[in-house]
Amino acid sequence: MYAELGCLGYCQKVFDGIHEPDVVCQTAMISACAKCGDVDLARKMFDEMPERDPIAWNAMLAGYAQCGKSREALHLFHLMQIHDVKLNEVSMVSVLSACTHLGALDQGRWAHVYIERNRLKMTVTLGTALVDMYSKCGNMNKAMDFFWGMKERNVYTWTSVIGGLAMNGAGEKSLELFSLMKQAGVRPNEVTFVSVLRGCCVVGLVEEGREHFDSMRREYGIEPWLEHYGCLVDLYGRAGRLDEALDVINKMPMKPHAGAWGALLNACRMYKNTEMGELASRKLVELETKNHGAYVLLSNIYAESKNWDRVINVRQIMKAKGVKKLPGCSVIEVDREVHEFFAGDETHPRYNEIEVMLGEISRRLKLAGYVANTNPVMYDIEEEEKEDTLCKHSEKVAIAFGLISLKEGVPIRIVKNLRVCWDCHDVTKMISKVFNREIIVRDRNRFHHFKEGKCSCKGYW
DNA sequence: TTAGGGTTAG
Repeated sequence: MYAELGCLGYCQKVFDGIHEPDVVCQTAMISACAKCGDVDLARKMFDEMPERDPIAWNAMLAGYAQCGKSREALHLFHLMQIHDVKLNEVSMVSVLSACTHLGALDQGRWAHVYIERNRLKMTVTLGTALVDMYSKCGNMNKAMDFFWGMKERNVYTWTSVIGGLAMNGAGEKSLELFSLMKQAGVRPNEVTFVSVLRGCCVVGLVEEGREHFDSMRREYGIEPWLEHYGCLVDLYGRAGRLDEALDVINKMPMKPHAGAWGALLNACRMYKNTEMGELASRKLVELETKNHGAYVLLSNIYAESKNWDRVINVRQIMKAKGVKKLPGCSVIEVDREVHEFFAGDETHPRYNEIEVMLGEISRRLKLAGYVANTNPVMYDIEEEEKEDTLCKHSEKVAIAFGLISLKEGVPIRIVKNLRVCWDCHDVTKMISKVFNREIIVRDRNRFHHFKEGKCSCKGYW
């Protein structure tokens, strides 16, 4: 109970009061540590246990999965197999959740086979974890097939597919599923509406989104959260209806959060509204002093209107305040092994071959008429250097690695921690054509399926 | 044990 309240101190006190803690107590303590976010302490206790039953292993596995330590979770899963620990459907939910976060489709598929081969009980929870894994690893068709094959679906299952379709750009389809869900008599909750609103957002269905938003309170008695208001701002903003977006913020019944101002700021960048952009950026910085997005987006707004003095000014402020950007990182799975690349990262053991491939890509793309899209973002370096910097974006390095290490015809799947930049988007489109390769990129927000020179996002950003 | 959340120069 204390663990759920996040009171590790109390847990520790209770635990220390026990003279000879047995496996059950120790396992409870491991779960408690993990729930409170101290997964290292959980592991230490786990390692110090004189004997471990399958429940203890599962507690540790779930601890890693819930803390977002996905690699560690998969590593522990392999250890469990080596130690011949009996795995059940609960273990597999944690394993699948780890695969989902990593975007590790091969390992997820393998887990699916394992579940079937060992005839583990297909609970709604496990089924939902499978649907979520397939959809977030970019195989929406498989997710849908499995979804329709399920005997029972709850609000989590429906919300997962609706959100998955939205992430994959299939907004209309996600709304169709939402009506089927209601027909099936499953009552949507707050999270379901977040997914529905995102579905409207990715295809620009403004009026329909507004209607769903209004129906929350009217038909279900659900009070919208900050997140729903954020989606609404995004919905109006991306459609270019900036005044209405600002109106949503001004009329929110609670204090607008960073998400709302951030959505507006992004819309201001898209539609080049410097004045409102300055307001949004100022508000954002008030809420989160070290928010890099606030500065970067504002600087991009100035850069696009070639207001270099202000660009320099924003960057100086960033420097003075010590605002740092999260490094871009792309992940690709080859032979069930996850490879991680950072921007300009040259540490991979096969980096020499990767560099040759990057050269080859550059040569073949130039032949096909590619010109680097360097202008708006980087103001203070030479053209050639700009191109070089863009060439080293983590997703490009990961794609190059995919090209040298995956068999011809196998789609290249990348998971990125940030949004894909415009240049990488253009380049990936061209690679998909020039190298005749399907490339699927999951960025922090959604999927881009590149094929024959086109992307499934159709320019929605 | 399962569903989401606004953005981004290196």
